[in-house]
Amino acid sequence: MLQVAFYTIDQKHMILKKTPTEEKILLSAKKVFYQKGLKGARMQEIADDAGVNKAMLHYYFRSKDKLFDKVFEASVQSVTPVLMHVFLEESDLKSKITHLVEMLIDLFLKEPYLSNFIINELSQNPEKLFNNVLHLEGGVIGKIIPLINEQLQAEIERGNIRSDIRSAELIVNIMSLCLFPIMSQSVVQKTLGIDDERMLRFMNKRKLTVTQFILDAIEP
Amino acid sequence: MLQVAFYTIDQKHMILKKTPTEEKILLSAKKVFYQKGLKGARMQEIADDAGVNKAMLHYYFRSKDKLFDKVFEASVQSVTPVLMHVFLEESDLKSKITHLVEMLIDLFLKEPYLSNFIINELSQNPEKLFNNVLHLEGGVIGKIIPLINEQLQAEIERGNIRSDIRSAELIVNIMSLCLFPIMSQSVVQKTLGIDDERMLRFMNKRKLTVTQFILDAIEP
DNA sequence: GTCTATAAGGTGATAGAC
DNA sequence: GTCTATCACCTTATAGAC
Repeated sequence: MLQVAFYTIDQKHMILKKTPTEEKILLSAKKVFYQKGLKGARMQEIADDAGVNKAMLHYYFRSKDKLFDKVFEASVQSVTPVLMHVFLEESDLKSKITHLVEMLIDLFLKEPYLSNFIINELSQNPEKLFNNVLHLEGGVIGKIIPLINEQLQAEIERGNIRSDIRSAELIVNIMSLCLFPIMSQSVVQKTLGIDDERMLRFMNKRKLTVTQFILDAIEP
Repeated sequence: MLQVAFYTIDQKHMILKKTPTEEKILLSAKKVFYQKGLKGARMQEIADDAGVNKAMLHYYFRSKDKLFDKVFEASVQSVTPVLMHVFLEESDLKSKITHLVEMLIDLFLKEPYLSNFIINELSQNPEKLFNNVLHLEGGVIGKIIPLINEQLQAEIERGNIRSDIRSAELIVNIMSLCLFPIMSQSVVQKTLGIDDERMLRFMNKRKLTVTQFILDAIEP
């Protein structure tokens, strides 16, 4: 329900609409760009995967760069609503943390290449952060950290959380613990010497252990 | 001192030796490959950066792939000795954690693209993990986790550490907290809206706060 | 909208003179 | 060892028939 799919708006009926071909191309483009990046991806490979002619890619999206941008925008928009939802929900800080960890691990476990894709692209084009992320949701995203900070200070005053915890740092730590293991999944998996199934269990178990790890770290 | 540089062994004198041109190429190749990856990098750009003719790259390294492999090997070898050194030192677990966090943040802060580079490359070619990492140091690396596990169990029995902490998970968490913020540095920096200098301070301060965060999380 | 054929430009790699 | 010139190939993109 919070998922945002690829779409174009039909000017006449204002209905979400897209041709099957366009949809197939976008799904294949996502698959290939996620794994190989902008430079590594081949238009031919995307066309083959979608089962359409290569010329169709240019007919619908003009150029490789524009197709990539569409995929990138959609990837960002598949994440931000989830984050917003958790950060803005009415609940105490510890519930938010629990919820956020679950959401992050669930979301990025479904799309293992997503975090790498976004981080790599934003590293090479940092200006995209403004166009695609920080301006989203009416700029509300930039106000999340002050908001969390406020809630954190209140909890500190109540004595529920250590006084030396900083909101920016806490958020960075939560993101780190949830995303890094997924970004480096192949490395972790081979280093631990476990198969796909055990790796999935390891990651799913982390929804609990990471939450516990964080709560233990911030409690007085 | 733990740094491992690019080198070739002079057969006659068994001395580390390399021509200035070769060295310049490798340094420039490192710079360009780190930032743009294998597919994004251009041989011409590497040559320009090194101030040598493009043909020289092929004279010394035959192909782009072989040049890339040299850079990748060197990148891995700039990390593993540091990790080994910390993991194998004779000290209690908490000292090791403190030391490891400092080392990781210092090392990867000096080379901000290094972690992204290694993770991305290993994600696309997981078999390189065996050739370049797990086989290193006589395969000792695979024995680190059991070794840490042993030390962890001893500390748990002494009541110094929570009984539900697992060694694999602890190592993954430490790596996450140290590396992810550096991998996503541009995103974090722009989201927090701070300049380069404050970002550097933020990261350096993390050497203390991350250590504290981890120790608080694992204490009973 | 979909296809084939082809243009246009760039990239890794090599031959050969110095 | 170093340079220039050039090849062979690949990739994006487009023109034009259907």
